[in-house]
Amino acid sequence: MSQTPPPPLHLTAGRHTRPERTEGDLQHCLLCDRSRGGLCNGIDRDGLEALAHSSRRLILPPGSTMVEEGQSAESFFNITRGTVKLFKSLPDGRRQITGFADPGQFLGLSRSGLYAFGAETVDTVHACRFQRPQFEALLNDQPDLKRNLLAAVTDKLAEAQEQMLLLGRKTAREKVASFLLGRAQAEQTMLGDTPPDPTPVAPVPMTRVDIADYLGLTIETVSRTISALRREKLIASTENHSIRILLPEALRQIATGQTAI
Amino acid sequence: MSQTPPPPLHLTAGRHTRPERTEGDLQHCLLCDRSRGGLCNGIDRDGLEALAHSSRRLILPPGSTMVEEGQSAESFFNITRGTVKLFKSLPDGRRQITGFADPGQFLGLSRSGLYAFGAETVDTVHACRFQRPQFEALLNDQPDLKRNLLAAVTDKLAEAQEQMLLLGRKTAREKVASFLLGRAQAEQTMLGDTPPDPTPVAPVPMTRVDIADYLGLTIETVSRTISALRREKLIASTENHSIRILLPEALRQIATGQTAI
DNA sequence: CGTAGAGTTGATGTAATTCAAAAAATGTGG
DNA sequence: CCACATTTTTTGAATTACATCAACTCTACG
Repeated sequence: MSQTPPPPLHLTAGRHTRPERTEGDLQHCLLCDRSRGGLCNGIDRDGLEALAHSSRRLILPPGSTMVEEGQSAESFFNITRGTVKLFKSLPDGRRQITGFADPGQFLGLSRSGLYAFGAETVDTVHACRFQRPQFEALLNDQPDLKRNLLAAVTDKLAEAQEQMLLLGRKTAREKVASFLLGRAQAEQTMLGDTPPDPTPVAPVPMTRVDIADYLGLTIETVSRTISALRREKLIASTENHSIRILLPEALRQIATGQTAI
Repeated sequence: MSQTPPPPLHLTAGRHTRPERTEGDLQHCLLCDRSRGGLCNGIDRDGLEALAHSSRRLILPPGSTMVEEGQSAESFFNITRGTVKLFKSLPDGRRQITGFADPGQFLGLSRSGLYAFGAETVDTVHACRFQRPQFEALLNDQPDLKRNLLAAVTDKLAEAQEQMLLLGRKTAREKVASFLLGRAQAEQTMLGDTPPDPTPVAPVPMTRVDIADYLGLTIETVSRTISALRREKLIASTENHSIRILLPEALRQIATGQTAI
């Protein structure tokens, strides 16, 4: 059909925690039909062109602030590479990470016009930014986009409910097991239809601080718990910030509180 | 324009925790423009007729199951009176209440086709039920409805994020203070544009078990904490399952962790 | 007025935090 | 490429906020 795509134009410094992957020949910026949360499923070529036109590609180094809690919600983002953490904070600095946005996911919706959360890149992140008014216009023009967005937000809400169960009712061990399985699941989802790995890998580009703030624990408890799981040979650390899940079923039992120890 | 509306047709047993209020003369079942989450803001008369036509009024006694986790998501509900609790459970019975749905709010969205949560009435609840296919048709026919629903879900997501901060990072005292303020806020939102009460009332129709499962605490801790706040004259119990907030500003300070004690 | 369910209060236990320090990992400049 | 500085992670000991266990009180309702 066409030649090999040209190499990516923009490159920034910073370690890449995930192997490089070349994009397809379509030059718009959304990783569309690749993930279950894909916002442009079923949108026609013209629609995609319109989307590409009103968005701008961004490449952000690790630790960049994308959104600040309480600020005017001017932008809507779609993540195409890397991981973003979303969080809320208390005045004294205590912080709760409410979720991680991986490729194919969005962030930046707001009801009030102000962001209700902060967002920061975990590693090097590629994203598309839409300006709010233009994005709202797109939503009105493209009923499918609105539909997909509604589905995606519904999904996020279900995830949030699951996380509330974790935060309110699970033990440290159950929390960590759930987290690792969730990361492995996210990786699986991102890769698409590949055969299920008997010992899946959970990408963990975030620090212990981030994990602790996500699970409502301290870094020490996270560290101790991961060490214990490793000692018990349920997981094994691999290179470049990943953890291999050696016994997924056992870990699942732990994550759902179905184990005595 | 018209006479006094006829008295309500259906009545069920069970204490009413909120004074009776007669509906307007429009006979559809959604409490529309009354609350910020109103699903039919801006929908024209014809649209409202269509909505009314594809929904059915329900009156449910306290403790009724509306939705069961894992079951096929056949219905979508809009609450018009009373309070519903939404929750997720672990196999061993531990439970996390992820939210309370008050009048004007919806429940029953699902991405997967299965409910990701359970829902049970706290007190006597009036609701409108839509069958799923019909509701989806309505969504497609009424772009405003889809828009309102997207806004409402976005709101729910922000609420969920706030609750994650509470569950993961707040102390028992901060949790209870936040809960009471949230209930008072919900009441204020439901009442509409009334002058702000200097000592607002938080309706608490739910039991200590429910509060504990909402805050990720035990009933004993909830009880002790409420007693402490009462002893300190920050709150006062009133009749019929309500708590009056005597010092809202002080409680807000506690809720956001800005107090030493 | 008696009983059952809900709520409160007290005594004790413990999972996770806090405080502290060593060990690894990561980055930096010669 | 290797010493050195800095940050991150791990491990250990002591503390604590909340849970658990247990008993008592209140309220609603026949």
